[in-house]
Amino acid sequence: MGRKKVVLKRIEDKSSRQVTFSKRRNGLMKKARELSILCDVQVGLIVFSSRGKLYEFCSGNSLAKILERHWSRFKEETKASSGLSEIESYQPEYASQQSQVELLKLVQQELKGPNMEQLSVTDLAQLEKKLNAALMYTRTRKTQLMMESIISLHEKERMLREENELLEREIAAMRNSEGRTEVLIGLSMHENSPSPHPPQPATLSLLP
Amino acid sequence: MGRKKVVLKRIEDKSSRQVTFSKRRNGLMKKARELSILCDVQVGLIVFSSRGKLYEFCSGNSLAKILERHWSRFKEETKASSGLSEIESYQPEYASQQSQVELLKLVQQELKGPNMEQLSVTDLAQLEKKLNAALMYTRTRKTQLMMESIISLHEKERMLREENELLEREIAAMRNSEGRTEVLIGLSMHENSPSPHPPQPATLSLLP
DNA sequence: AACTATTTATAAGA
DNA sequence: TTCTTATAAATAGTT
Repeated sequence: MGRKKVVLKRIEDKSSRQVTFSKRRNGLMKKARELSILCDVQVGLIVFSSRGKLYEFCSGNSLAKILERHWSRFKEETKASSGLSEIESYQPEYASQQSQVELLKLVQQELKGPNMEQLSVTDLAQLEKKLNAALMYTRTRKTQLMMESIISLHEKERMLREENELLEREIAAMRNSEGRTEVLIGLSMHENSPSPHPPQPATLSLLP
Repeated sequence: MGRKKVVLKRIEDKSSRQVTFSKRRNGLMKKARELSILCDVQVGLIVFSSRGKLYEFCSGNSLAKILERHWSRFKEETKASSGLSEIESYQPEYASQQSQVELLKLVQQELKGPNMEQLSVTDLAQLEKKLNAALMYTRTRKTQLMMESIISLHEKERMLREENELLEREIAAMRNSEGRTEVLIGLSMHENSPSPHPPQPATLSLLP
């Protein structure tokens, strides 16, 4: 959409690449927003400029929610597939079919076995594999739980800020009506409540 | 861009919403891809249909990578806002003196070396050691930063609750004095504010 | 940052 | 769904 047809290739000129980036980024964000509104779906969009600056769009309240859903579908995502194609090819392989509990039992059994000392290299290799699986699972779960914590805390923070603002507005309104009716009673505990919350940069989320 | 100008509002007709969703989703993906290629940036896009189906686009290797960057940025923001100086003093022994960057460079060098194939067992053992150190460091740091996040969020939450309570008391006081002087003006936006926050159990703990 | 000539996306219709 | 087409939107190159 422009004076010339565009060829899908990295724009080499730095300056015009920057300009195009700015324009198209805005366009993309707008379209993401439109999609989410028009079609009533959740959309999350993240863009990293080459200089590391972050831009994001997210429908609804939080990217966290979207990513949570993403997670719940692919809990076991790992970087195991280092060179995968653009479209997804998830393979949650490392946790095999065993539940955490089963895994732990198994591991404990093996470790408590009376003959730990006499295991062959092959046996040990297998044990190593299992322990690795357990470790991986545990780590993943740990990270996941921490992330959930963080997400829910962010959400809490948001709600508290909202409520706070509401209360402040209420107070302002009360003061105002007092003023107009010239009553002017009231215990004001602190006269100064301008904008106690600087515009919080939309913080965020997400894990490996 | 069509026969009529579109109004930014949820399309009520289910059928045409579905059609629009399909079309616009494709368009959005295309544009995301174009942006990432033309401007050489990382783009991650996730769309959840109302029926829970997932669509995603991701430039480069994997969404995980983008989210990792996202996450690390978030960590930095948090770190900056909570102004912790202790971070640097936390020097895990196993990372020796090398900074993370140096460590990465080193590792990359080793991996990209022309003679990766011909390394001796001893060399590989050393490499393994280094990689393990890097891995350990990275993990520890990740957990540490997440914990810091969580702690600072708890703190934020506490302060917000305090402020909130104060405001509520103030409102109560104002209402009270109004009552006594029989003025009773005031916009009360929500009559019900008993104890909106049950004593939150302090969640969470611990690393690495 | 604005301005247009064009290209591109897409709403409605088939 | 898929295709067609008129039109709205986005944007490449220019100022």
